[in-house]
This record gives sequence, C-alpha cells and structure tokens, in this order.
Amino acid sequence: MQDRALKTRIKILQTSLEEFSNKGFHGTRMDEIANKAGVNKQRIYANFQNKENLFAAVLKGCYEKIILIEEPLNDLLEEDIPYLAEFILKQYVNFHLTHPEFWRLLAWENLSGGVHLEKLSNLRSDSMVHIKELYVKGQLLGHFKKDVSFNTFIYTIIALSYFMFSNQHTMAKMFELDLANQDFQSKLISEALKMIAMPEKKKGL
Amino acid sequence: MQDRALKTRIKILQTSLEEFSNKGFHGTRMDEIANKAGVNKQRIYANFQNKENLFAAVLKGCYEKIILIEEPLNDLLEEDIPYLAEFILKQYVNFHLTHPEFWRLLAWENLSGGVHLEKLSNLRSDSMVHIKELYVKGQLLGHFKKDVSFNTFIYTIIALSYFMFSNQHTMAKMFELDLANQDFQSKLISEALKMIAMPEKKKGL
Amino acid sequence: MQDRALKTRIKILQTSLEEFSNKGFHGTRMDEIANKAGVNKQRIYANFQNKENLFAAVLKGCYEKIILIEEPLNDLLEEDIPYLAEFILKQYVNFHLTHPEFWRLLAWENLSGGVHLEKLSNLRSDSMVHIKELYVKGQLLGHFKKDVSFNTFIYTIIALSYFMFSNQHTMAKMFELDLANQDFQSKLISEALKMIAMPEKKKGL
Amino acid sequence: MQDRALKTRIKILQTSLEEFSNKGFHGTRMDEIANKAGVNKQRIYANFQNKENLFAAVLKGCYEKIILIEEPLNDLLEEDIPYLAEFILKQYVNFHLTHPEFWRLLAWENLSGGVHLEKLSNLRSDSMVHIKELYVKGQLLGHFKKDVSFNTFIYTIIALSYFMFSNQHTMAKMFELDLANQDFQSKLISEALKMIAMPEKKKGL
DNA sequence: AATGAATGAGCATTCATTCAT
DNA sequence: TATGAATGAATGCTCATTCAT
Repeated sequence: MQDRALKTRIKILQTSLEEFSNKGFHGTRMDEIANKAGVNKQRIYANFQNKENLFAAVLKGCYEKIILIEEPLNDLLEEDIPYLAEFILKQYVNFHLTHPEFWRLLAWENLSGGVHLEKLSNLRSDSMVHIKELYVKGQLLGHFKKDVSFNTFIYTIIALSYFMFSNQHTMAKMFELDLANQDFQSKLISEALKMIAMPEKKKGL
Repeated sequence: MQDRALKTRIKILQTSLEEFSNKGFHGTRMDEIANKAGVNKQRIYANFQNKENLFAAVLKGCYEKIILIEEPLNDLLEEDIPYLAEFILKQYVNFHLTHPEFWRLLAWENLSGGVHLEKLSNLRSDSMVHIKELYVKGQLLGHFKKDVSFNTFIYTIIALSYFMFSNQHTMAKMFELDLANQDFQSKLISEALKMIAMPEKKKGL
Repeated sequence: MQDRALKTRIKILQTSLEEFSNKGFHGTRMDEIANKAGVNKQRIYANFQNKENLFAAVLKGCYEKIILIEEPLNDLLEEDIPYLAEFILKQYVNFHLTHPEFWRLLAWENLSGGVHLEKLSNLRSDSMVHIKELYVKGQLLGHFKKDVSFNTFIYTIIALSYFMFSNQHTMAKMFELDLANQDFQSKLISEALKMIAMPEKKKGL
Repeated sequence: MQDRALKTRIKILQTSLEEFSNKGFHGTRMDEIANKAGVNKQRIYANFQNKENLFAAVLKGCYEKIILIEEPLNDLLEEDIPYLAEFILKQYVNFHLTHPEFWRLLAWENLSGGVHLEKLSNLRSDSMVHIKELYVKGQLLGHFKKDVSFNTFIYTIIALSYFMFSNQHTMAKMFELDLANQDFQSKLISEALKMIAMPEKKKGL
C-alpha cells in the first residue's frame, strides 16, 4: 500500500471511530465520515467494502487499544497482591477516562447483538492469565475470599468501572448520583474497594 | 379521549417500545411501527408529534414499570437487613430477566446523551428512602461497613445487575464469560454477594 | 385505490414504457422516470417496489396490447384462407409500425435472458388456436404445403415482420437494405408472400 | 506496439466482447472488464479512450468474424444453385450456434440506434455479389421465383436464422415454441426451406 | 507501459413527515 | 378520528474517468 493510501485509510478509521462512537451504527452517515475525514467516499468503500465492515474494523481497532491497559498489569508482582483490586479498578477507570469512545462502541455493539464482533477474532486479553495467577495466590495468602472465584472478582471490577461511564445520564435522573463528577467517582472507587476487600483487621494478624 | 383512540395510543406505545428497544432511535422506522401496530402513520403523529417525542414517551413508560421493583422493597423490615443486598440484587436481576427491554432502552438513551430524559420529570424512585434507612441501621448493627456509603452500596448492586445483561456479547468475546448462562449468573450473584458482604462469623470469634 | 393514485400509477407506467423501451433496463434511470412522469420518486416504489418489478409491469402492459392484433384475426373466415399469410403478416407489420416500443421491449427482455418474463403469466395469445384451424384447413384445400407445420408457418411470419424493425441499423450497414423505407418494406412484404406462397398456377386448376 | 502491449489489447477486447455481449453497454462495468481481463483499468483508457470507443471496437471485431461465413459462400458453383437457400441458411444458423455473442451484440447495437456503427466503415460483405449472381442465374433456370428479388431472398434467410436465436425467450412465453431446442430448430429449418422453395417436381408433370 | 489511488456525479432506494379526503 | 397518497431530503453504495508514481 502506498503511503498516500495508508494516510487515507487512517483518516477514515479515525473519523469513523468518532462518528460510530458518538452516533452508533445507524446514526452514522457515510457521507459525513467522508466529509469529516476529508477523503472521497469511494475510498471508504475501496478500503472497507461497506458500512458493516467499517464498523467492525473500528471496533477491532478499539479493542486493540485496550491492550494499553494490559502491559502494566503484566508487570504486577506478588508483593502487589494486596493492591490488586485497587490497581486494576483504577487502571480501567483511567482507561475509560482517557478513551471515552471505548464503552460507547462496546455499548452500541452489545445493543446490536454482537453482529460485528463475530467478524473479529483474537480479542482476548492474555494478561488475564497473569492476573488470575496473582489472584489465586492472594486467595491462599488470605487476601481474597476463598469462595469467590476469579471470574466474579474480575467481573465485578469491570462492571463497576464500566457502569460508572455508561450509565451517567440514567443514574443521574433516577438516583441523583452524579457519576460524571470526579470527586464522586473517587469516593465511589475507594468505598467500593473497601466493600469488596477482606476485613482490615486481617492485616493486623 | 375515545376508547378507540386510547387503544390506538396503547398499541403505538407497545410497538414503539419493542422497536426502539430492539433497534434504537435511528434504527427504528416510523413506517414499521405503524405497520406492526396496525395503525395509520398519521395516528402516531397526531398522538406524539414526532419521533423524538415518541421515544421520550416510550422511555417514560419504561421507567414507570420499574416501580414494580419498588413495592416489594418498601415491605422490607429491619429483620431483613442481613439479606438486604441479596434481596435487592436478586430483585434487579429478576427485573432485567423479565423486562429485557429496560436495560436496552436505558443504554440507547445513555448513548444519546440523555436528550430524551430531559423531557421527563419525576423519575425518582422514592422507595430508595426506605432502603437507605435500613442500610444505615444495618451499618450501626455491624451488617455493613461503616465507611461505605449507601450511594456506593446501591451503585454496586445496580451496576452488577445491569452489566450482567448489557455486556453479554462483549464479555463473551473478551473474557469468555457467558453472562447469558443462568447457572453462571447464579454463581456470579452468590459469589458477588459474598464478596461485598461483611466477613461471615469472623466477628463472633 | 383513489382516483389520484390511479392517475399517478398510469403516469408512471406510461413514462416507464417510454424510458425502458428507449434505453433498456440498465440505461433507464428511476430519477428520470419520476421527473418525466411528474410524480414523486417514492410513488414509484410504493406502487412497484423496485426497478425490476416496474420493468416487468411495463412488459406485461406491453404484451397485453398485442391482443389488439388478435381480435381481427379471430374474425377471419374460411373464405379468407387464401389471404391468411398476407393478412397476418400485414397485421403484424402494422402493429410494429404503430407500436415501435413493442419489439424494443421484447429485444431488451430477450437480451436480459427473460428474467422479467418469468414473473408474468398468461401471456399466450389464444387467437392462435383459430388461426391454426384455418391453416390446417388451408393445407387440406391445397393452399399451404402439407409438409409445412403451422409452427413453421407462424414462426416465419413473425420473424419476417419483427426483423424488419429490430435490425434496421445493422442490415443497413451490412447489406445496404433500407428496412426503414416504407416502399422497400412494401416490396419486401409482397415478395416474401409470393415466396412462401404455393405456386400460382394452382389457382388456375 | 510492443508484444506485451498487444497481448494486453487483445485481452481487453476479448473480455469486453464477453461483457458487452452479455450485459450490453449500460450493463457492462469498466472495472469488471479490467478485473476479468487481468489488466489495469488505465490500460483500457490508453487503448480505447472511453467506453463508447471500446464498444465500437468490439463491434467491429465482431463484424469481422462474420467473414468466416463468407468464404465458403464464395466457393459455391452453379451446380449448387438448387441448394443455395439451404446452404446459406444452414451456414448462418451454424454461425449463430458457434458465435452466440454475434446476434446479441447486433441486438444491443440496434437498440442503441446504431450510434457505434456510425464510427465504423467497410462492414459490407462482398461475397454477396457472388451469391446474388448465382441467385439470378437460379431464377433464369427456374429454381427461384422470377418476381422475388435477391434482396427479399437474402432478407428472409437472414431473418429466419437470426430470429431463431434472438427471440427464444419471448417466443417460448407467447407461442410455446422452444426455439432453443435443436430438434425443433432442425424441423423449422427444413420446413422453412420447403416453404420458400419452388414446388418440387410439379414442374415436371 | 503499467499500476494503485483518487474523484465527483450518479443510482436505486428509504425516511420522517405532511396533505387531502 | 382515521387513512391512503404524496413529498423532499437523504442514504448506502457505484460508475466512468483521471491522477500520481
């Protein structure tokens, strides 16, 4: 691929990410992508064939970014086990703060029934293997409850962080919780970590 | 309003709920609503003026249903405090199971930036007042950690239940967690409750 | 159907006949049909769903017109048998002269592999039964050769008349025959009739 | 022209013939020609400037092939005069059988009003001169009717053979004649020859 | 000569909304 | 109240042709 073509492709993908993230599949217009990206519409079709494929490509690119979370997780050592939950939760929250398009794209895709995900492969994050090992060790060391599986542990952390961004409007309206407020977020995070943590006195033993 | 007109209005709302819930605002076609509802398109416009208003009306109707959750919560007594988390969490999960359109509509609306919510008022669930009282009492009685506010408590429960339905496709793809599986759900719920619970008999030692 | 709608439908069909006949399926533009017919494009789709169906409808309408040929044929009597070939041939030639869109539409359709014809039914001309009876009687009476079947007889007449219009351009270029010239046509017709006729002396017997 | 360039040109022409013959001018895509021919699109434009010229070039190439019919006709002798009609008719039918693209291309061109033909010159088949001489001799010898001109004779033969291929779909639908069937074709040919022939032995009586 | 990239006008079809009865 | 007919702006996608290397 020529350099020129690569630039075109990248411009398309960047703009598509913005548009799909903001407006979803049906709300996004191919014309608008072309205009905002400053490329000819036909270039989009030459690169991605159709809107569906373009969405899938954007989704794939988005998934690949979450690897950014993973690298620091791989560096965690046994001595970090007591702070495992805190570290992971904050990592995810931070990712959502810096990549607001992520939860949005995932939300659109879940609402679409995952049809575009089916076109993609290898989206699994393999740093989870390492984290799981640390968690299991932590269970043996008494840092995590023995009858709470890793799946539940990680599910909870991911849900808590994701929901903080995905449901800001409805939570504000129904429960008057201002999830968008940074102070409130901080409080929520620290308290949630206390809630799921082992009783503190343990440490004193 | 005539009886005939009322029936027409109800048919429109029911069909619109299905359509908007399934396909979102931009994915839903006014023609299809009219056809599926078996009413003339003009009837929709006579009742709701435009698509935006119709969506708002559907959203409002959907919110009103969640009151179904509330009534049992209002009946909770002090003796139920130890099972408070379990009761509320299961209530919400059950609501999502029986009202799959709920999380979907909320998800569409959050992605839309809450523009339709702004048209609505009085969506606050007042059973929360009662629940909060029980929670505070529970804190004093040692059932809940003192440094975890009610907000964090209820946020966690709602997030855990909502996320179980809203992110099935992406969680399956990324973490191989089959959130749609009922057994997996049960395990997740019971383990999550253990995780956020106070240490069981430890205090008694 | 309201009167207004019927008029719209008729305008669409008339304009479509012109356009399809002149430019064929792929050469015809839906926009142009709408503009020339003075109707909204959407009205075409409301009536005929898509371009293919519209073409089929036009083709059907065109076929139905050829019934105009049939009625005079049904009036032929036994005493007309000696002039049967002449009568039919001139009838067809005249039809092509007054309905120049007919051979064109048939030519487009044959080139398209008959895909639209498949959607139609009952295009058979039943006056052929009567004509065939006359032909068979004519064979017994010695007006037509006994070893020339009716199929060959009618095929020849139809081919001779159709080709006179369908291949004017190419015949002019290759053989310098000016099939469009009325005098030439007359000569061709009268000579062709002589050629396929029984030897004249028969009559003298 | 380089050898490589010549091969490219030939590939383009061959593929274009297929495409134009099958789909007509408007139905054919330049992209598809390039792909199927395995050449770059720009090569087509370098060789033929535009689609119209390419069609004309294809048409010309197609016309030149009909010379294949001519050569055997030039070899006909006076002793072949009794079989002249049969020989020519079968020659044409055979040509259509082996060159199905011929009638199609001519049909497209006739429907287009002969616009591309105008760009071409010298498409006249000069073997016709020889055939005409034989026909006139045949008339004197009593093989052909005196009042049927050569033009009518050759027109009839060409029409009968061409129509057998050009109107298969419509003749099947309207008259239930299966012109594609080889047996039917044979019968049609032999009977048509009988029909246009002089009465067989009658003269000798 | 050859090729991948780019373009602008266009193409069948659809949409939310309004009109006329 | 109810309904079929009508509309104009769009919507995803394609085409013949040209540019740049």
